[in-house]
Amino acid sequence: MPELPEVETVRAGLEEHVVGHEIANVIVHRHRAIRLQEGGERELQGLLQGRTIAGAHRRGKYLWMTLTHEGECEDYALVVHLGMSGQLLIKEADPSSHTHLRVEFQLQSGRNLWFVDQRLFGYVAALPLTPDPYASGYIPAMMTHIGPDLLEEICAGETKHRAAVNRKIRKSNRGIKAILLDQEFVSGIGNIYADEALWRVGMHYARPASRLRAAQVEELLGAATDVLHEALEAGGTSFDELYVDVSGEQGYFERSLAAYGREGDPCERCGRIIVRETYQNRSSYRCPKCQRKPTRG
DNA sequence: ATGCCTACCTGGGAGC
DNA sequence: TGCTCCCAGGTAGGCA
Repeated sequence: MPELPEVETVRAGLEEHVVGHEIANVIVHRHRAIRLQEGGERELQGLLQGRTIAGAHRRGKYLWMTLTHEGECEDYALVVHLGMSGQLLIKEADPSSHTHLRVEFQLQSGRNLWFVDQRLFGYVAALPLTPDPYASGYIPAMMTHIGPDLLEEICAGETKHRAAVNRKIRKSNRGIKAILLDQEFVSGIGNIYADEALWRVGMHYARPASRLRAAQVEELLGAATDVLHEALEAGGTSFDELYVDVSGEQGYFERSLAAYGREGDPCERCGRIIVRETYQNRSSYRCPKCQRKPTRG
């Protein structure tokens, strides 16, 4: 499942392989994949064809490519969300098809950029840009509610923003994992890295955020940052010249995960057996000893 | 406002 | 062999 590290790997691949290229043609194979484009395929084509991809950007799990037309910057961008099974693949000219090919961007250079997505939770769309509420520059207007991610400078160390996020978290009565997964607080964390971060600090997923001390929240955010960094380093080495690969499978099985998917395995820290439980309709993995259930009162 | 729940999707695997 | 059911989960939107 693409979380921040996987999406960042894709972004870097886009920067290397498609930035500077002009979009010649856009072919939509599955309408659902462009559902955010109100005017449909025609509108997407009209906004993209003849434009040059000028930059590849990311915040959390959201990707967007800025565009230029005859040297002028467009006030919209090509937004991509990979959902849970999305991939962007770079193919040389005249490739054979793919079962889950949803949108095809044919570049003037002869190269093709493919949006492939089995489960269709992902999407692509050309959407307006707006000033970034958190930093300089512009972001897609549809993602102004998304908080900066832990790898952004604004979140690093003892910034004002980091302190504000810490306070905001402790004002909520929700379970701490729900907050980690909520992209409005800090973006980029999904089910896998949330479980890993919680395991690292020995915290139960249902601990009410309002009952945590600032230092505990800080420790958790630090652990999450470490996990993201480590995964990025592990995943960032594995894509070749032609493919911007975000096969979640490949990625996360290679990574050393201490909690996620480890049901029945002994905890690396204490030896107790990792359990899988349902929390808010999602699987959560934890060590029953290191991550004790919160007590009432 | 806050927080929780469900729908959206598809294919792989288990169970029968 | 082939059917049915369950599961994965990011996010939007609906509801209490």
